Amino acid sequence: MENKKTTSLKYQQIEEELKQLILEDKIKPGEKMPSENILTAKYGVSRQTIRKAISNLESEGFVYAVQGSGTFCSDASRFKKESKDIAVVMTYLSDYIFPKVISGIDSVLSDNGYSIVLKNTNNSRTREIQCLEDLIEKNIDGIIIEPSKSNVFCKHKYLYDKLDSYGIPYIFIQGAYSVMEDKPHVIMDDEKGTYLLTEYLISLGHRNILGVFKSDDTQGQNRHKGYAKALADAGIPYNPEDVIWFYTEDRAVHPYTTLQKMIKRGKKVDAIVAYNDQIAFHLIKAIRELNLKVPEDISITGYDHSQSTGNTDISLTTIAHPQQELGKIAAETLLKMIRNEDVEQRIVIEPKLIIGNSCKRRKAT
Amino acid sequence: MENKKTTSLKYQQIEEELKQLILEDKIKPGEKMPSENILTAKYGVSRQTIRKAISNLESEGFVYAVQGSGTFCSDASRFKKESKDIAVVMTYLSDYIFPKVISGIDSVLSDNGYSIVLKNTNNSRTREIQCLEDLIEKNIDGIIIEPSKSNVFCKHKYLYDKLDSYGIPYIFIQGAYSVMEDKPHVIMDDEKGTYLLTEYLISLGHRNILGVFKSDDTQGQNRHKGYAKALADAGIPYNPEDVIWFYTEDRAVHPYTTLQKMIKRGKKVDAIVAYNDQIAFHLIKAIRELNLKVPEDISITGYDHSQSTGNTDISLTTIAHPQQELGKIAAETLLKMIRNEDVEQRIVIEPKLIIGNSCKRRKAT
DNA sequence: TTGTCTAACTTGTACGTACGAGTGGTCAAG
DNA sequence: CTTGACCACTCGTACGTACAAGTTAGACAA
Repeated sequence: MENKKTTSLKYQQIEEELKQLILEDKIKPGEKMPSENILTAKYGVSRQTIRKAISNLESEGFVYAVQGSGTFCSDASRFKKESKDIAVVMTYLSDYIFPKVISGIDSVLSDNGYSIVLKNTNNSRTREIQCLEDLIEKNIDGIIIEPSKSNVFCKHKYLYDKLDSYGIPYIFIQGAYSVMEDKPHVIMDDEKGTYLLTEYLISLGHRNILGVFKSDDTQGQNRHKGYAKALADAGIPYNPEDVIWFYTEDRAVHPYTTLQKMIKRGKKVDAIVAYNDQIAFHLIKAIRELNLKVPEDISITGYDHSQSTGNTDISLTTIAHPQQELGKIAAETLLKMIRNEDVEQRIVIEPKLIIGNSCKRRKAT
Repeated sequence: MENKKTTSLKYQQIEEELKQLILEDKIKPGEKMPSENILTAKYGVSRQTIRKAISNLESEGFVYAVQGSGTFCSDASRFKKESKDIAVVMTYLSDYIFPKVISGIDSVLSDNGYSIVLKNTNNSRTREIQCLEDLIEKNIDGIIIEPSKSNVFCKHKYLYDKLDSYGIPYIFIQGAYSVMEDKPHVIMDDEKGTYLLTEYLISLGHRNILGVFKSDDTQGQNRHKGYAKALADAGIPYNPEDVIWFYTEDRAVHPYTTLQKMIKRGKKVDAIVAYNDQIAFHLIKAIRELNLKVPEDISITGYDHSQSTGNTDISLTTIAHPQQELGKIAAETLLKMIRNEDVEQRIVIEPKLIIGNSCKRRKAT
């Protein structure tokens, strides 16, 4: 709110200058600041003006004064007193992956005396920016963030730079912006996951394998890569028309109707590699509506091993997504960062194939 | 930290005196404080001393100064600056009801610029007390709380009294402690819900209707009441041995094995009124394991309309639990309380029967 | 009646001075 | 070597003055 004014009040100028010295580490934590008299001489202002500047810095927590001894730069980690709050920014507060991830995060954080500040971006960039601006205003000890539309170029790196300069650690989960791959992130090897699934389908004798992927996050891109690579390795030609791409916004409709159209047009479909379990279940409904059977007519695979309680007749062949584990790892890593310990930049969780009854062997063609 | 010293510095004395005026309501919120010059004359000190005193009061939030106009007493409710944080205390961060409730809460709160501080009690009293103590320390504008084991007597009312005295509004969801039924709460008419379900089963010709309920929350008690009342109204004798009671801790095992034992012992079971959808699905598995069919052999009802994505063969007859709505209503009511508007103490959401394919008509006996 | 201007009053910034209070080092006395 | 007086230096309190910046109400002219 101060930046609209260009008024350069003396005490504000001095305050800013001293703050810069600290932020640029010219004056190190614990080190003594120049005395009031020295500053008075240096800046050619009265001692009262210096005191006003220092008093502001003190109330902001940058320095502390000891009568008779001097004014000192605050300890590194004590610039802002810790709030014991950690923000968790998620793309959706749905009943899909979110509950397990948050419960994993919670189990670690609450054991360590932290509270969770929950934020929801609805997978929208605008809202992610809002969230971050909001969090920068607050007193937060760290952030666990699931990037929104991680495959779209990140135009708001400046906000993350701001977090860096404020010394607020953050860690990405599920994906990471390409411009910030050097920042800590916990992800799954999505490419390997769909590779395993596709390979499995091929081993069952399937050849006409459809892929259904989300186009606006890195997970979708990587899962597509794994699918294509498995086909290539098996010598099956990759056909772009065998892939249905959908966006976050049309996920409930587009895959469903497109698949039905393709089948109605007579396209031969042996098996489907779906983006995730949720989509797979949608597609199963679409298939059954056309009086085809899963897995007898069409095999299908999911991703995430979401294993909804209600699913009593089909257990998907899918990839175990240890969501709770992912939450725990992210939280533990963030705590290490808060304690200034070294952490791995890139933590990859290995995918594990879970075989259910949603796929069936075909006779060799 | 100042009180150890008895030194009566002039600016501290003046500060205290002015603070007393405000606390004793001699100077009312919004009212203008005496001007610096007047105070200078009154106390016989320099203007700088007065300014120091007022500056401290300002940073403590008691007053605010407007250049050119004067210094004013802060509005009553603004003594503690608002944090724009609202705590949500839930019993479980599971993928069951929690996601929809939190998403309803989030939709209202984030539109109004609030952040959610998420807390999890694991339905344990100890942890609920911890959470509340933690939140009292923090600067929170309000609390939405799902009481843990709401049917067990509340021994920690003193914490809620503390919240009252701090002026932190709170609202209960899903249940309310009996000693605090005068506090705002948003609940479902659970009794009516199971009444509707049981009545429906009776209308289908069922007579041997089992009930499976949770014993340590008010929801379980009320759902049991509705079940018993519907039987009574239909002239069917209530038999305590037809009810399986379980605790939070053994919910995954006890109902499952007990039902199987009862059936194996030859007990006649036409239909089951389950505590909720989750339990219902467990029981369906238990029934199918004994090579019985749902709904042909045994009809079953749920509660909550959780409608897991994965459930493709059975759609439960259940009670619509507008969880998202409940979250929204709770959040909106809490915001009203924060704005000091009047609210209803008891908001009851009417249950709605959802008919699926988990129940089938029996021939009259 | 309406609009403008000014004077009086408010708080904000900035200068100067003085002394009190606490810290840490020097140095001579014990 | 230890002790204690002393002193130079630090920040804290308190006084005084001056002017800048913003607000408000009343005087005054159109």
